[in-house]
This record gives sequence, C-alpha cells and structure tokens, in this order.
Amino acid sequence: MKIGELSKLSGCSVQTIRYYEKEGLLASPERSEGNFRLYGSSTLTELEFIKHCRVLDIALGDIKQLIDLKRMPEESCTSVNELIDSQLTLVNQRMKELRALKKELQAMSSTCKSAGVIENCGIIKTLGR
Amino acid sequence: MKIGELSKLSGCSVQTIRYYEKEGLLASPERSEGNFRLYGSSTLTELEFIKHCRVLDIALGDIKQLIDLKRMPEESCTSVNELIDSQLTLVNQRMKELRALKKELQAMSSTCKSAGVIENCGIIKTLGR
DNA sequence: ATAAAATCTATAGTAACTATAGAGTCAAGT
DNA sequence: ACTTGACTCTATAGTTACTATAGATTTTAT
Repeated sequence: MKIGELSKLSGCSVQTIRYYEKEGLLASPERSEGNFRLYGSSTLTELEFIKHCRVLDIALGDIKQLIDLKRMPEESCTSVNELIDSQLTLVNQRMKELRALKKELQAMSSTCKSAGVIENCGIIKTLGR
Repeated sequence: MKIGELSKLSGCSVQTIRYYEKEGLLASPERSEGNFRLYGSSTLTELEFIKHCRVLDIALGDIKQLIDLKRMPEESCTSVNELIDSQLTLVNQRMKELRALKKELQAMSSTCKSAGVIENCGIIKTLGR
C-alpha cells in the first residue's frame, strides 16, 4: 500500500510516517517505479507499536530503544523493565508538580471571586509576590 | 546593574533574560556606552513576576497578557480570572491523562517482574497490542 | 488529453529556552 | 602601557515531535 492508505489505517499523518522513517523508527520501505513508498501490512503493526508507546508519552528515542530491543529476542528484558520503570518515575514526578500547581491556582482563583478592578486584583497581587 | 548581576539575583540565565526582552516580556533597558544592558531594581521585580508565572506553567504568551493587563489597573479583572481558570482546566486535564498513564505503566511493569528474555517479555507484548 | 489527487523532497515553523561562535568591552594585575 | 580574564554583545543553531508549506513529479479519473 502507499503512504496515504497507511496513514488512514494507522491514524498517523503522512508527514509523521515520513518523519518516523527519517528518525529510524520505521525502515525505509521499497519504492515504486515513480518513487512512491510501498508498504506491507507489517508496517502497520510497527506503527501501532509506536502509537501505543506515544500514548504512554514515551519519547521517540526510548521507543527506538524498545524497537531495537525487540530485534534481540534472546536478550534479557531487564532494560525493557528499567525503561518502563523510569517512565513511571517521570509520571509520578509530573503528577506531584501538577498537584502543587493545582493547589496554588485554586488558591489564586478564590482570591478573585468578586468582579473587581485589576488594581485590586488578588491574583495579580499573588503573582507579584 | 548589568545583565550578569540581574541573572544571579533573579535566578534566570543571561540568555533567558535577553530572550524575554526579545519576546516583549521585558522592556528594552538602557545601554551603557559600551552597549551593555543596564537594569534598575524594578526589572528584578518584573522578572520575579514572570518566574512565578512560569512555575505555574503559564505560557509566555499568557504571561505577556497578564503584564499588559497590569498596565491597565482600572480595567475589570475578569480576564485575569478567566486566564487562571483556563490554566486550572489545563492542569486538571493533564492530571487525568497522567493518572491513566500511570495505571497502564504500572500494569505493564507488573507483567515483567521475572527477569526473563525479551521474546517472552510481557511489556513488549503489551506494547504490541 | 487533461484535470484532480496523491506523492515526492526540502525547508520553515511551533515553545521556551540552551548552547555556541566570533567580536567587542571592561577592570585588575604586571 | 599592556595583557589577561571575565563579562557582554549579536546572530545562529539545536532541542522535541511534529505540522505546514512550496514546488515538482506521478498517478488516477474523467
């Protein structure tokens, strides 16, 4: 199939597919006589793997590592495990930050319930401290 | 004071300060004879306002709006309020996503507690689905 | 045959900076 | 007076993961 069909089937944009190829996440496919990319259905599977990882916010570099690891099925999967665990650490950190953020924003929001004037705005005052 | 001192006092890097100036968040300061930027202490206050907003993950464009609003103290502060509330919405959304993420990563992690081989790795299998 | 749709490459833009190169300025030490 | 080192200047490129565009070529449909 051509890139447009792969795009529709996978839900990735045409440019994104070409970008993944450039970044080495997808192999360079065969080309037609007119230089169009020609894909088999296995590429769809590969793209879905990438998509699934991206939903999990795994960076492209890390996804590349996972793909490389997949190519060595006899290796230990310790590094896969480590990668996932480090993602979990990242997520936990970010959640902690967001919770603090939310608290402060809520506090700010509550200081400006009356529709006053900027000069007396509690929010602006808070931000200035 | 020169930019280096402002950088130390504010905790913003020299390049960041110049960047903020370029983006219109800080006014262009006076220059010395040798073309060095010369700041008064009010710039430190302005930088601290920006820093505080950035900690709250408010985008530079939104911070610029807040700064512009501050210059019209007689206006209603409704828009300030709206801006903060939209930040809260963003934070809530992001937290929701992260919670889902965390759940899935944890599930994956638990499928790979035994130090096996990539071929049988539960994580890789999950990602392929 | 021709027009429309799809594809190609290469390049620039996004956010919020950081890092670098190469040149100029300034204060202190010899 | 001169030099060294620290600081500053501008301009440009790099970061991430794409998206958008321009201009050319190829394929498909009428």
